[in-house]
Amino acid sequence: MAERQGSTTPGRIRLVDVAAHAEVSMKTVSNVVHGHPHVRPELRARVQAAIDELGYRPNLTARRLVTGRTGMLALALPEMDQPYFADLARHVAELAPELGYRVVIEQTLNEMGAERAVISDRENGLVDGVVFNPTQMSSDEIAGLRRDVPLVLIGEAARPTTTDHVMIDNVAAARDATAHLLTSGRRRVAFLGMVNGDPSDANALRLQGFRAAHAEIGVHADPALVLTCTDYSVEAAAHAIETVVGRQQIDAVLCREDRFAIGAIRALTAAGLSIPDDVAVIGWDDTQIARWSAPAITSVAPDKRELARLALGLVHERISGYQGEGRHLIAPHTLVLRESG
Amino acid sequence: MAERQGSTTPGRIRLVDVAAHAEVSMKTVSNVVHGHPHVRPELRARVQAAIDELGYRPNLTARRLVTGRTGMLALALPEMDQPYFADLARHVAELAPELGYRVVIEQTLNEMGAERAVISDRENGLVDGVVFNPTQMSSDEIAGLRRDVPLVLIGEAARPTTTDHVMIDNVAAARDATAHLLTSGRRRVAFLGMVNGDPSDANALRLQGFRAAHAEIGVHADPALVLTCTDYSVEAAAHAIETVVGRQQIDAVLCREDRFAIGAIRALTAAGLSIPDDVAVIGWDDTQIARWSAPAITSVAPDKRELARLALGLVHERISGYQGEGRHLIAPHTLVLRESG
DNA sequence: ATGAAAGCGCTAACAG
DNA sequence: CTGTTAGCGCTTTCAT
Repeated sequence: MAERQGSTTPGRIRLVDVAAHAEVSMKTVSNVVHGHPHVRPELRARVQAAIDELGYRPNLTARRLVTGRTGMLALALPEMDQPYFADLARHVAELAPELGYRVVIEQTLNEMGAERAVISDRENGLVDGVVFNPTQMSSDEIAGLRRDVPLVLIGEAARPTTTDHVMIDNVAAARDATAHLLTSGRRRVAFLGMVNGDPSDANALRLQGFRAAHAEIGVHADPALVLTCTDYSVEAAAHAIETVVGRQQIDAVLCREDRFAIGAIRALTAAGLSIPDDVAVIGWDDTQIARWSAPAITSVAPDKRELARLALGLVHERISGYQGEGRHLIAPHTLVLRESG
Repeated sequence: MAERQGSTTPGRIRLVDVAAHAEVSMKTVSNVVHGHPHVRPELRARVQAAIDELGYRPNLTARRLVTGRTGMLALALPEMDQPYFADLARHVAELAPELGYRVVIEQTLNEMGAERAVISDRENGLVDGVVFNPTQMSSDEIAGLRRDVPLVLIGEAARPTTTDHVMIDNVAAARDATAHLLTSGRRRVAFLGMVNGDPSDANALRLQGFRAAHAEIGVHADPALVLTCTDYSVEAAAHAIETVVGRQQIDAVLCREDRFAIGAIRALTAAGLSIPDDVAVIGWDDTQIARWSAPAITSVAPDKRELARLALGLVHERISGYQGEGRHLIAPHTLVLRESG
């Protein structure tokens, strides 16, 4: 009874209490808790009974202190409510437990400070590894910051060779989408992808694929059809399209995001153009928006689950001791054909 | 030098190392780390220099073991990629740090086992509190399970009086939306809200509001217009509407989710009806889908940020020692008018 | 196969 | 205002 008095916190049954109750040593209780095979059935039963009776639940923090592992991964994303990132988060949250991890969410809100904090945290021992989709930091910055925890980058913003990285093949994806448009007879394809101040190189790659497809199929890629948005909003995308429609003839648009496709469709429809008869529209990311829009949007579909799986695999390997070079993995992509193109 | 040898783990600089380096006691280092005011400036500087020089970062796990607090909250949701939950998660992830917490994601995927695990975990000390949006467990079950950690329920599935709970006023919200339809002249309003096997009572409440509005405005609420879906898909919603359109005259639909509104619009449009001229459609949750759909969908908008803030406040109070009765808080809602109704 | 004891790194109570 | 020290609850050699 004496030992019961001092404690006010709940869950105060300790390993040692179970040991006392079952009249065995702590080690034996620990063995039972961990399903260690070499325990006499009789003892095991006695210990299990004590555990149940007392309602013992191991204290994770104490375990962590001694093992040095937290069993946690940080997932650092700009905004969880953006459909693409929400999808990614779902997959990560769903797959991480298979590798024995829980996931703590770190939302950077596209802020540089928050992104920096992801990499070099002021504290230690929060997580065993980090899966990070940067939007602000450049490759050099990421490579330069000293980090104390295994890190894998996801997405297309930066690729320091020293850091593990998972992405899709942006060149090939853009080439595929553009080729689809071109081979179905489109000749004036706009590229709605540039955004002012975008530090990522994803767009350069996609533009490269866009041009490659034109070259391969023998269609001139008019530079006037490479469109720039002022920001990432539906409105900015719509505005960019409005502007070009007034002065250029276009019959297709390849967008960097499904959201932009929404804006494009809106502007095109407002201009009296019909989708896809007059203008085909292709989005990017294959989010629910694309699926549910009317018309449903044809979209470049990164395999997000695979992206998540590969990223998780890489951090897990690092956590498990892999010390080698930074690895760069490519997740597959497809073009999901829907009504808009 | 001797102490450097044994350690292989990174981040192995300990508080005691800093103390030795700065030639002060551990207590003083601790005081500096915690920004404790009563430290002589000279000492503070010396300690800070040692911290920087050595790259010391406090070990959270050890701190937790002694303080008994993890500074973590679990957010348990069915699926993070559903727009409503993605929105909620964003707000929780954004607001939690203000109260000093990080957020661990727990995805239940609508599985009973996962929901049960949320409440009575086999382990202890992972998080200080839980914010939980159940979809499977009933009130009784939740109330019955012994739990060792402060819990607050969010949403509408269950309301054991013993448990803190945050929700919107479903009756009032449905009444508002229905009244909007009725006062703008609609007379045959369908309620697209029942789903087979839905354990939540949210719909009963909404139906109650739906009927109340009819009664108040003096319009007969035809029971034949209360529609049931076989599941939560766009297709099921579309199917329910197709069926009713064949045999009943309707001029408005109040949907339980924006997704259902998408399905309704699809079916209505396919039937040659125009939105909102022939049929008005109102969705629920005010997700991005509603904003970006064409036509944009008028939607019942729970104040998700407030929902998150209230929930966080409640767990935080419990964690801070509040022991009283279960509290039930109502977050505000509005009706966001868009093109569909 | 089981028991005893030494820490993991930090905080806080208690002295000084 | 600063230093000493005893744990937090668990894992894990090391004996037995």
